[in-house]
Amino acid sequence: MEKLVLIDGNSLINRAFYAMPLLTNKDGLFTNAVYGFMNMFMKMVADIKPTAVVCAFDLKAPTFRHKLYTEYKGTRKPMPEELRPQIPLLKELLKTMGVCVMEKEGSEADDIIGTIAKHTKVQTVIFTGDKDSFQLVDNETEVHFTKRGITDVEVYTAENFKEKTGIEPLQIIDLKALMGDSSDNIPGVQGVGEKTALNLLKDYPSVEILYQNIDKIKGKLQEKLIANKDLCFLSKTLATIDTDCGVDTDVSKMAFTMPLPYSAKKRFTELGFRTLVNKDGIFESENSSTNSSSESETTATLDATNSADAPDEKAENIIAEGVAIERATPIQTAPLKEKVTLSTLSEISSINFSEETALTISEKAVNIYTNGTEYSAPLRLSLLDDGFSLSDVLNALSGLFNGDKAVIVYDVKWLRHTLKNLADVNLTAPIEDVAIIKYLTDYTGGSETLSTALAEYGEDENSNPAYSLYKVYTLLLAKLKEQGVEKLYREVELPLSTLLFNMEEWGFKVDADALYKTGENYRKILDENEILIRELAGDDTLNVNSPKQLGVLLFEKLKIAKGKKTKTGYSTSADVLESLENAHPIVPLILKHRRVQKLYSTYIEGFKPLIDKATGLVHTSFNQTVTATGRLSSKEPNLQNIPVRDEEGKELRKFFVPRSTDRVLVSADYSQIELRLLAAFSNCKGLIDAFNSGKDIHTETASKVFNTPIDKVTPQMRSGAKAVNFGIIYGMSEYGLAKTINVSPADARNYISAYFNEYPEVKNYMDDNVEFAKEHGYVSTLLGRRRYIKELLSPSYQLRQFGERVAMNMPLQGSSADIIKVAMLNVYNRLKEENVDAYLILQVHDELILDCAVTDKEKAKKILKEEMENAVSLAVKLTVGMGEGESWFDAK
DNA sequence: TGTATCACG
DNA sequence: ACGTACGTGATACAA
Repeated sequence: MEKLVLIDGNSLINRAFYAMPLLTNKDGLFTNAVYGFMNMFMKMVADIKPTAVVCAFDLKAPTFRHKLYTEYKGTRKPMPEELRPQIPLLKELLKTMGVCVMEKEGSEADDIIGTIAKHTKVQTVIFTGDKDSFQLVDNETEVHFTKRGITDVEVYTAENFKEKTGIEPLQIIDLKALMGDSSDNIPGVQGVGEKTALNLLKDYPSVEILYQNIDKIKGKLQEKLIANKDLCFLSKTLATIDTDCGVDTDVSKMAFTMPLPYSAKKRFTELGFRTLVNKDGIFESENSSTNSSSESETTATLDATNSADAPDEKAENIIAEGVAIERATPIQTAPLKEKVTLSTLSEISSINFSEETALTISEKAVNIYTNGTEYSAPLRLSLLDDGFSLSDVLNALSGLFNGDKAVIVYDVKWLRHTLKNLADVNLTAPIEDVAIIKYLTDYTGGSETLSTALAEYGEDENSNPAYSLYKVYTLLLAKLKEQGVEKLYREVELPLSTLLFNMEEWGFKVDADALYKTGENYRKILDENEILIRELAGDDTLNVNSPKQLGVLLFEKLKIAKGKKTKTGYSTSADVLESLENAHPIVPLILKHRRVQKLYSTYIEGFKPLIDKATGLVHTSFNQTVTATGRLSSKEPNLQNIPVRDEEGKELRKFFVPRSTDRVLVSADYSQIELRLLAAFSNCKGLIDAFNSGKDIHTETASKVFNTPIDKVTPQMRSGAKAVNFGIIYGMSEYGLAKTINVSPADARNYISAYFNEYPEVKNYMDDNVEFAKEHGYVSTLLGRRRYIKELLSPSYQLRQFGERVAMNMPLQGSSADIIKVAMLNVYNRLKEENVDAYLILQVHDELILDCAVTDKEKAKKILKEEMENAVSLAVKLTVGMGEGESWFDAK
C-alpha cells in the first residue's frame, strides 16, 4: 500500500536544533540540528515505511507576518547563527538520500504540505512541530506532532482529534484567530488565551458566528473582541493554510526507497554521524546490493543501546561515558608494601614518618599511610569494645601533628576541631588538605565526605583508606598544577582553612535573654493571629503553615482568585499573596503570620539549641568546599542569612553582640563589588569612570540609559537601572528582568539594549565569557579558580541556557569571593602582627565583622578598611563602608 | 525524602 | 520552542 510522508523541514530542524546539544563536528561545522533531524527521520522510516516522502521548506522568511507581529509584540528573535548554515546542509543531504525536497517562492512549507495532502488520495502522514497543520487532518491524513525533543510524537487522526483537542480540525484556524500564535507571528485577540478561546469555540463554532452573536458576550471580553475584530479576522487569514498553492502533486515523483544510496553513507560519515552510519540496513554497500558485514557486527551491541529512537538519552550517555572513562584511569603511585594493625599506644608513638604521611579518621579506625605502609589503629565503638579511644590515638600521634613532615588529610578544619576537643595537640606540621584540593580541581557539587570522595576514584574506604587518600592526593595534586590553581590553594584556601577554624572557635556572642523574650512575644502574636485566621477561614483545624491547605482555602473555598501554579498545587508564595492583599481580609493576616513564623522558627527556636549555655556563644560552621563559585557557606546556625532587608526582621540583629561590655562590633562591607569587578574585567570606560569618580552607580546608569540629566533621574528610573545592573551580573534574560521588576518584556528589552548601547564593553565581556566556556568547558576567576560548566553540553536547551548564565555570573561572584578571602587573611595577619585585640568572627560574602576591644577600635577599623580595599589592585577602586556598635544592628 | 517557602549576598 | 537572573541554608509539610 502506498504511504506518503510530508515533513515540515523548517519546523523540524528547529525542533532538532533546540533538542540537541550544540556541538560541532571535526571541521568546526555545526551539525547538531541536521543530526537530530536525521535521527527523527530514521525512526520515522522504521515506523512508517513510507513509499513516498516530501520535505518542504519555507523559501523566504514570511515577511508579511513578520512585520505584523513586530507591530504588536515586538521584534522576533532572529534565527540562531548556529542554525542558519544547517538548513542548506540538510537540504543537500536529503537530496543525496533521494528525498524529494520542495520549496516555492511565496509559499510556506505548510502551504506545500497542505496542497499535496488535499490533492492526493493516498494515506498521508504529516510530520511537524506546528499546530497549524492540524487543520489538514482528515480520513486520509494524520498529523504526527513533535511535542518535546524530536522523537516524542503525538499522533492526531480524524478519530481522536476531537477527543484530544476539544475542537474539529478546521476549528484550529478559528482558535488561532482568537488566541494567536507567537511562534508563527499570528497576533490573535490580545488578552485572549487558549482557555478563553476554547470556551468561546464551544458555543460559537467559528469566529464569524461569534461576531454575529457578539452582544451575547459580556464585559471585558466583549470589549476586547470588538476592539480586536480586524486583527482577529486577519489572524484567521494568516492561520489558513493555502491548499492550492500550485505545486506538483504527482506522488510518483516523490517516491522514496530504502536502503539509502552509498553516496549518502559517505556524506553521513564525512559529517561524523557515526551511530547512524553504523546502523544496519540503512545504506547500500559500496558495490551495491549485499550488506557487508564485519564493520556493522562490531558495532551491533552499541547500537542496541544507542538506537535512534532515543537521541536525547544517547547524547547523555556519551557525556556520562566520558566521565566514567576519565575516572576509571588507575592512579599511579608506589604500591602498598604492607598493612599493620596497631595494638598498643607505644606502637603508635613509635611510627617512623616519611616526608609525606596520609591520615584518615573514621568511626572505626585511625589509619596512617607512611613509608609505603598502612597502619591501622582500631577505635573503640563502645565501652566494652577492644580498641583505642580516639583521644589516646591523637595524643600518641603528637609527633606527627607538630613535626615538620607533611600530613595529608581530608578536611583539616575538622581535624583542628577534633584535636582541640579531644587531645592536647597543636597542629603545626605542614598540611595538605585533599578536600580543598578536590574542591579546586574536581568539584562535583555539594558536600562530600571522605568516603564519597574516595569512591569517585574507585577507591574503597574500607580497605586501605590512608593509602587510598594518598593515591587520590597524588592524582589531584597533578591536576592542581595542571590547572594553574596551586597558588590559590597554597596562598589562599589552605591558610584560610586555619582562619576559619579560629573564627568558628571564637564564636559570636548572642544575647540569649533578649532572644528568649522576643520568642515569647512572637509566640503570642502567632497564637492570636492563628485564631483570627481560622475564624475568617471558618475552619478551626486549618494549619496556616501548610501551603497546601492554604491554597485550597484561598482558591477553592474562598475563591478569592483563580490563582494556579506549581506542580503540586496552588502557589501561595508571598508575591502571589501580595497581589491579592486587598481581595480578602485573611490575606494580609496570612502574610503577617508567614513573616513572624519564619522569624520565630528559624531565628528564635532554631537558634536556641545552638547557643552555648555556658558562654552564650554560637559557633557557626563555615563550609569552604560546597559552593560552585568559591564563596563560603555557613551552617548550624547559618549566620549569613540573618534578616536585614525587612525592618521587623532586622531587629533580630540586636541579639548579636560583642562578647563583653568593653568591646564593640566593627563591620565593613564592600560597596557594589561585583559591579565594580564587571567594570574592571570588561574594561568598560563608562562604568570605570563612574565608579572612580565616586558617583552613585545606579543613578549614573539611569541617567545614561534613559538619556536624562543626573538631577532629573526619578527614583523609578534609578530602581530600573539598579535592576538592570543586577540582572547583568546574573546573565539575565529580558523576560527574567521583566518579571522581577514588573515591566513589560518590551520595556525590559529596551532597558537592556539601551544598557548595552551605553556600555558596549559589557556586552562583549559577557559574550566572551560564554564563548570561552563553550570552547574550554570552564570559566575562571581573578585568582584562577575554575568552574566547569557541563550544562553547556547538555541535550536540554534549558540547561544549556543555564550554563550560559553561569558562564557570565561565576567570574564575578567567584572573583568577589577570591578577593574577600585574600582580605580576610591580610586582616587576620595584620591584627596579629600589630597586636590588636580584635577577632574576625564572621564573613557574609562581601562583609566582615570583628569583635574588638573598645580601646583598639580605631586601629582595627583602619586595618580592616585598608586591607579590604587593597586586597587586589584593579582598574576600579574597591571601596568599603564601615560601621560599629554594641550590636550587629548598630554596626551597619 | 522532596517540595515550597523564605532568609541572606 | 522552551522557560526564564546567580549563589547559599533552614524550616514545615506531606508522602
